[in-house]
Amino acid sequence: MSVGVSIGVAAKASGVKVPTVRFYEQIGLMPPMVRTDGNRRLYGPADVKRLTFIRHARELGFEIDAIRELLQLQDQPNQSCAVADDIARGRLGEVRRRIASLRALEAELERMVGECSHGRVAECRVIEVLADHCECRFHAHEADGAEADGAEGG
Amino acid sequence: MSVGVSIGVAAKASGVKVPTVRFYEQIGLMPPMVRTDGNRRLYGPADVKRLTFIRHARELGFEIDAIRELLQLQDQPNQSCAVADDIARGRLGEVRRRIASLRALEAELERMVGECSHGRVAECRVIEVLADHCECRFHAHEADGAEADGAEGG
DNA sequence: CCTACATGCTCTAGTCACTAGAGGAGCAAG
DNA sequence: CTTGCTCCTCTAGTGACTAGAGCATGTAGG
Repeated sequence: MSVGVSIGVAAKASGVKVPTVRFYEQIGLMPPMVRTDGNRRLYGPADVKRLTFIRHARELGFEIDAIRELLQLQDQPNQSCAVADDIARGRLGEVRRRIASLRALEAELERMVGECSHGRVAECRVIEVLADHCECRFHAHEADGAEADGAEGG
Repeated sequence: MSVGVSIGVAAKASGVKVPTVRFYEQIGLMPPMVRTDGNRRLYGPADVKRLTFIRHARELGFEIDAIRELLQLQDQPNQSCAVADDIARGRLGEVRRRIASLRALEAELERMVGECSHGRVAECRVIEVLADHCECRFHAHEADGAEADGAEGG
């Protein structure tokens, strides 16, 4: 009977890094793990699945709190999934906004790179375009809400 | 003769928030500002333009260090712009990777929302899709390099 | 001139989601 | 028994801000 695997194996299986797995336990996204005699965490298949769930959710752009909600839904499956659906819908809207911004951004960078004649900076549009507001065709920030400002997340 | 404007005015004109303007000075992205008798920062048109430049670059997804390089290029315009071009090119590649990931993500979320029948969580694919690797059609993380893993960045 | 009140200043600490490193313990192979 | 890997806890650092305390300054109205 398999009692469980080590954190390293669970990490590899789920695609989450070892320190991040511990971090998830620390912030309560993963439950406190069963330990061996030697104080090492043991992960069962359900735990690995949960980690995989978290990784996917993160890759899909869900924030930790949203994932927490989803996990709570999963832990008590007799609730309506309206909440989960709402979260997914909200995420979908944000993803679409981000794609739109990035497309404008892509066009801008293409233009910048295309127009750069590899001469001196004085004639290089890479600088000019970013310095001069009126030349910038990327105005997503004016259309976007506050939420989408960090294409980077910060 | 206009000696300059206050930080609030410069912030409004450039679209950068006041604390962020001070932060940029603190990390050396903006030079130490001239002060009034009452120790308040004074911003000239060139400073506002620089702030605008920084904001645009940030919105385009440039990291602070990349912006620092670009600003150094701008400060000494007799250099080749090959470096700036490289930065823009690298950014363009990353933007395209991000767009690809987000498109896959969009499709996944559309499917998730579309298949959710608003019943109980047990039948809700929003949970299942994220928990079960083999059902997930979003495998951008396997194709992407290490750089793109954080669709979110930091 | 006096009073509000907005705006400015510095400094510290908090945010998010990790990531890195110190310093030590456990464990399997040779 | 030693080597070398993985694991443990704990603290501190990252990036790019953001928030708040506590005080100074500037301005408009009365």
